[in-house]
Amino acid sequence: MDSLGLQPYCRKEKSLGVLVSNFLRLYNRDVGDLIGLDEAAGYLGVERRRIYDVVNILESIGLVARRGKNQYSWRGFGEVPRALTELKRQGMGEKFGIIPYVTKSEMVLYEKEREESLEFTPEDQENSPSPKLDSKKERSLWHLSQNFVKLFLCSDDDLITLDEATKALLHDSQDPLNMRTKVRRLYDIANVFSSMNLIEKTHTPEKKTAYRWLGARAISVNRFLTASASLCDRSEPKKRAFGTELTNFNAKRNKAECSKDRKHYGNQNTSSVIKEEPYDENPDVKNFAFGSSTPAGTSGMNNIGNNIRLRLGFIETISSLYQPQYCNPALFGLLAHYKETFEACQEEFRRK
DNA sequence: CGATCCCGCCATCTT
DNA sequence: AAGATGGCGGGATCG
Repeated sequence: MDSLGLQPYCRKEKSLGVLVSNFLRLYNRDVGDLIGLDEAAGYLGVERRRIYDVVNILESIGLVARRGKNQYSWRGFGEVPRALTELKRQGMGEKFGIIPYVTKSEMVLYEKEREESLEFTPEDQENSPSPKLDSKKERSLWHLSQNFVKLFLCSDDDLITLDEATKALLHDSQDPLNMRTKVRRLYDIANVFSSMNLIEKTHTPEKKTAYRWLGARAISVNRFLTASASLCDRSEPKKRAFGTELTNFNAKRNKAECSKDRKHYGNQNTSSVIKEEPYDENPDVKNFAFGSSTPAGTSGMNNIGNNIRLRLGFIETISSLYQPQYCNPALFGLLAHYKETFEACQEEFRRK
């Protein structure tokens, strides 16, 4: 039909980060809303496989929850602090300062299972279902993602290098091959969290790539007052608004040869347009600017306002994570400062 | 070039 | 068996 000239193919536009931004823009509405995998893939113009990546990572933070086959539900940002608290608790519980690879409950289960299996097979090799700790689950994106977050929540330093993170996500093995695989995953996860402004990519003085936890602290005041969008690194000319890009199916990455199959997932055969939407007022409220999307200026004050409000809400709830008995006075002072900032911003916003 | 990390093959788990 | 999930790493892009 329309001759969308083959876009040269820009890897950046296909990134998981952008996808997540769009995903959030699309689903950040009422808690409880269902999210169909095919539906999401269709709307976002990506393969189903990618949706799995997204929901698995978001689920690790409590943003969405699996409801059943092909179905997830939106739990909302209000759920995140709770999830983080739990992660922190878990992380602190095991090996103070060391990253936990297996949760306590998982360990108990494992022990129990092992005992049982021993009773039944006192002899020969262990050909039983799971000889090793169910390494499958242990390597899942969901699990890695949680451990990645624990790393930040349980560390005094909010700056973590790629190396540290990789080793942590990895059991400890230095196997370069295993390492390489793990780093790939780390990049995936980090990109997602970066686009959500949960973390930020930087470098150590020694130039090594590192990530900084933004959860509450580093989200500076300036960032609030100056419409995040404008000061986001790369000032991309056009980032297209959601909805304009539903079909970026073409312009693949130019594999060896292209002729062939094309498994169209969703898109047109998702005949039924989402589900009926009972709620439909004020579509703007759902349009916050996450990450690098959003062309500065377009929607004007509303987006900015909502963006600020959303971030402030996030920061406020996350602040509650820090209980006096768990954190040092200095950090508390900082949080108090943010509290003030929060109030100030709120006032400022109200005046608009 | 080394650092990133998209893409989709295909092993596994569910139905 | 068919469909749903999602590990994994080849190799294209980026800086």
